[in-house]
Amino acid sequence: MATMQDVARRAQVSLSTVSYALSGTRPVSAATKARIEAAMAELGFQPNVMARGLASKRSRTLALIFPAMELGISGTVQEFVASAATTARSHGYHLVLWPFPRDEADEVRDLVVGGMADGVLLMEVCLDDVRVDTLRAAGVPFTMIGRTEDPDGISYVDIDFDRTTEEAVAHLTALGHEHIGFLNHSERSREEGYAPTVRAEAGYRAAMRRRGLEPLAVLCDERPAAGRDAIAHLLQADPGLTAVVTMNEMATFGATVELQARGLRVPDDVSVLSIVTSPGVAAMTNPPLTTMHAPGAALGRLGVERLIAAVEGTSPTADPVLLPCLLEEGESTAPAAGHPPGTH
Amino acid sequence: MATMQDVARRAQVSLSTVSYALSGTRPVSAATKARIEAAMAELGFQPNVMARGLASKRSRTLALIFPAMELGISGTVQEFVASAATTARSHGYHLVLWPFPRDEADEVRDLVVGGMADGVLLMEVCLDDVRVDTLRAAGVPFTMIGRTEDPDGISYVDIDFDRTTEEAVAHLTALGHEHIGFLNHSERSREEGYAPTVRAEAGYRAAMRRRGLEPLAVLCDERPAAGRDAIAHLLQADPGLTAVVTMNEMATFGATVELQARGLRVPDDVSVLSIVTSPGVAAMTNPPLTTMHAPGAALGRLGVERLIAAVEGTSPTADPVLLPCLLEEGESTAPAAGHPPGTH
DNA sequence: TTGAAAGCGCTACCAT
DNA sequence: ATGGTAGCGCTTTCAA
Repeated sequence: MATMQDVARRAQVSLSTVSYALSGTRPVSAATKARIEAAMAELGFQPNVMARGLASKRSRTLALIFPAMELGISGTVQEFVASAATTARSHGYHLVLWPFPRDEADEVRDLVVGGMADGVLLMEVCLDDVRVDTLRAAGVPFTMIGRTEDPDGISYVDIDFDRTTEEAVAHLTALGHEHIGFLNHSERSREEGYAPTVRAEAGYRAAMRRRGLEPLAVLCDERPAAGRDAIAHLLQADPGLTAVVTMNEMATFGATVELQARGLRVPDDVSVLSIVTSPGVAAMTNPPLTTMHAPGAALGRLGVERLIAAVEGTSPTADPVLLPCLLEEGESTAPAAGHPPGTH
Repeated sequence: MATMQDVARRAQVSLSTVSYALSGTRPVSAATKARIEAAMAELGFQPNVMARGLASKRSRTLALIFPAMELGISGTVQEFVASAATTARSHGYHLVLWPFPRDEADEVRDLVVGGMADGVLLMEVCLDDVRVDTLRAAGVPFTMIGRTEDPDGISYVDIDFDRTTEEAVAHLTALGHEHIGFLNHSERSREEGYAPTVRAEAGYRAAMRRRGLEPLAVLCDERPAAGRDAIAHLLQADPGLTAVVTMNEMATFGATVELQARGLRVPDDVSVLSIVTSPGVAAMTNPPLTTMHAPGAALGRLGVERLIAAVEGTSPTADPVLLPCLLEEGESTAPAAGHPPGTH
């Protein structure tokens, strides 16, 4: 491979000028720069990442840790990753994914301390996440996607579950619904401290009580078949149910089927609103779902920006961000029976 | 951070001895080694990856490129990644994932040429994949997970679609089925040259014809709702259908539902066999599916081993590997009506 | 079994 | 606007 020295000789300039031309850290005349660029092109020069990293003490790499839970890597994560990668590149960084289970935080720390990455994005943060303590103790710059129970003082971006559930319930009550159920993630996810399971249910309950309505929530495995059972449970607990907020895509597939199997039309008899939803999920059912789309792309961008701020030690402390999911009208929500729009 | 020189001073040995103690490339007396290890522990020494990489001209990093198609990142991919990461580590390598769309092969090449990784694993390889040409031309060591149309001379590991579909059809004919449909991936996937769509259907057709049976295949979007339609199409084309081989998890969810909605019991009236299936999918439906589980973990291990062989230029040319999916009995296949086991 | 030292290919500071 | 050069923290050859 051609080195910077090779480029310098061919362009008849010093090595340092090539370096400066590349980094732009110091003015280089247009003519010289042109010669250098020509030389680089002719030699197929590609700067050596290791040499650059050793000299600058920065890898210009950001690592996204994904524990790959059983919940699977959803479309939201893909949006997130794509956006994070693009944002990182536009700032001169390279985003890589490190597959590490939650209990291997030490390995992550060692890699960063060893210089493989300048900072870390933590996905699927649990309410009580060991990785957070490990990274803090080691002084590794990191940003959480999600947040622990008490995230004060830690850099994070997350979904605003309070606003999301409030708006979900508001959407349905505006349509006249009063018997609104909530189909949550699995019991297992809650036991593992999966934050969305806890926060969304709390938000839903608050939104219901705020309106004097009775909350009715069920936990449900991430399987279509479990979604069918969950609907059965909800209808048994409240035969007058006219709407369901779901935060469990696999279960939602089964839920719509079970409703129809019972002769309940969606949305005429029962409305279904799927929240914290991946792109494309709306079209997966019949009728297409009304959803509240998780802000994956925005979180990716903001998370990377926050991490870079932390890595470069520039901005004092970028404030945390909470973004709600956005309502996208489909065909699975409609006015409650006896409540045509405007009459409530 | 503590450097190797710091460790050397504290252990009262030369820098090079520390290096050799760490790499094991040269004998070091037990006593010295013990002092060195003590010093490393006390200083919390972590070797600098950049310096090591610059000096040795190897990053000891392997990059897995995943284009993240719309098909989503399934459980199979997770098994694959976990296994690949473990295998890499056991060989002293670090596996990272690089999120790059198929058309950004140049970026991948430049990163490897720049020394960010020693070699590349290519996932979701299409029949005609530009990345293959780019990497070959640049002399970048790589191994395909999957294979192009004519993969001769390229290192790869893949699913054996011929054997998998042959065994799927064999399983069903052994149960007395003769009217066996095939529910494939989407038309779009085939247009994109997604190899499994093409190879599996070819294998299915061959397996049917080999038995003098009439093949009946449909392409189907990766959505439960599309799976329902697909079943309708299949039953219309062959009302005598008693079994379906599916290779489309999302569609399979809808397919079982549609069968039941039509009063066809699974497996009493129609058997469903889901092939190239992710772990956990079997339990997602009611009844649990009989599946042929994709060999994700085995492919991960073998792929990494092949790539390392290529990177280290040792073994001449590791032969390609084709592994079939493994049958896992569930409750969605049964003898064809009028064909109790043993009577065929 | 150990030590000394020459790079690896850059960045960034010192010059001019 | 440009050039010279001292490291960055290792690996590895050469010597002992």
